[in-house]
Amino acid sequence: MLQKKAILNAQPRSDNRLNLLDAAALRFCARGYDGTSMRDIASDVGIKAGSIYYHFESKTELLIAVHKEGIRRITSLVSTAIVTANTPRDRLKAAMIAHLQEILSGGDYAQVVICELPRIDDPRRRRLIDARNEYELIFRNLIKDLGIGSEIKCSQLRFLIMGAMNWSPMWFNSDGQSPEEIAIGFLDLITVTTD
Amino acid sequence: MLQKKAILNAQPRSDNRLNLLDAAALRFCARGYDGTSMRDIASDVGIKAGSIYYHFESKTELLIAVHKEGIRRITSLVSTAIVTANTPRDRLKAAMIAHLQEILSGGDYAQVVICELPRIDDPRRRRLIDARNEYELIFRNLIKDLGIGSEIKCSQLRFLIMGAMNWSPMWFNSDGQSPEEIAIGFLDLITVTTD
DNA sequence: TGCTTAAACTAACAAACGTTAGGTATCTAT
DNA sequence: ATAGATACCTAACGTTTGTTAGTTTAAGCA
Repeated sequence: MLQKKAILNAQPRSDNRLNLLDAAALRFCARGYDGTSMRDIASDVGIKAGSIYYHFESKTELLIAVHKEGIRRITSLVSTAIVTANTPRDRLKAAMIAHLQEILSGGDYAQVVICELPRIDDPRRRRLIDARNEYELIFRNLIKDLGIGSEIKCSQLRFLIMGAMNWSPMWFNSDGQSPEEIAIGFLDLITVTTD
Repeated sequence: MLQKKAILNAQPRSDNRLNLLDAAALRFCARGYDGTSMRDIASDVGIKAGSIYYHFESKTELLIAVHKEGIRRITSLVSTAIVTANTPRDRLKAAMIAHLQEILSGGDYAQVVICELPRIDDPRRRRLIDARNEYELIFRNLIKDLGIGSEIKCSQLRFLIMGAMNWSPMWFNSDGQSPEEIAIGFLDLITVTTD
């Protein structure tokens, strides 16, 4: 009995907090932050706009929460994907597959991280960019491990790969190639010479 | 005298129509369509919001005008860039350099075309996507001329190149590599085998 | 000098926006 | 039974939004 109470007290947050996060991610992804109103998000979960403020203290904070959750998910997926691979090239390949799977068929959180470029000025939002840059450190290191000499070549390769991947939501069609096939196709087109 | 009048009558449109286009391109590029108000744009050119409607009949029409001008400029630049090159690979290289120059140091019009993804639903906006796809036909043909056999490999290569280029505004720093160097760097990383 | 037109103005409209204050059920713990 | 917290509600607040109607100013043309 006492334990049961303790458990209930440990998770007093209702399901609707998560529902709100999901709805916000979906809306931000489809219409953008500025194109989404609090009333839109609220009506998606069946409550009124004012009630959102019980769970999140502002619209900005809601975006930050979605962004943070998106970073958490994709970081976790990519990190666990690379540990099973042996060679540096296989690790990069595994990371690319995981990254593409998450942003193309993993839901809206990752796309918010990628597409909803936080516009300048707001200091709280600048931390979102920092968080994304920290995530991309994974790829920076994976590419460094390929053994390409030049520092410039490394960053060029990183920009090539990240750009191709992050742009893919623009043209992806779920009837066509799978995220895995896309990742492998990209990697096959790239020359990794040890100059 | 009569000629002079005729000439003046032939261009009755004031400079402010173009100023408005420039200001709108700048604002849409920096803050997005939904993040930009008509009053923002008006104040940039020193007029009041209501006066915009003498030149453009709505905010959407203003976006369409910016988009159309962006397409016009980049199509013109890329088209003229490829005629001076001889081999298929040099033509692709020239197109990539022109494309990157325009979106990285050519002003805001091209970035509006690329980044201000017109959200769904609006039928007038869907034509913007069509216009962009038509522009990208240039690259589709350039890549086809490379002589890669497989149809799939061709589209993979196109997505790789276009993605890397269109993502570049996210990380570009005018103190670093020039658009031309970036284009060449990308192309050097790509294997073009005639399988 | 008058007439016409271009290009702006002022002032307001209705709607939508993010946000807040205060109230109301429902449940748990004492 | 009472107290307190949880999760929502209603109703409004002050702004900002895109847009419109009517008016004014300045320049060109008869």
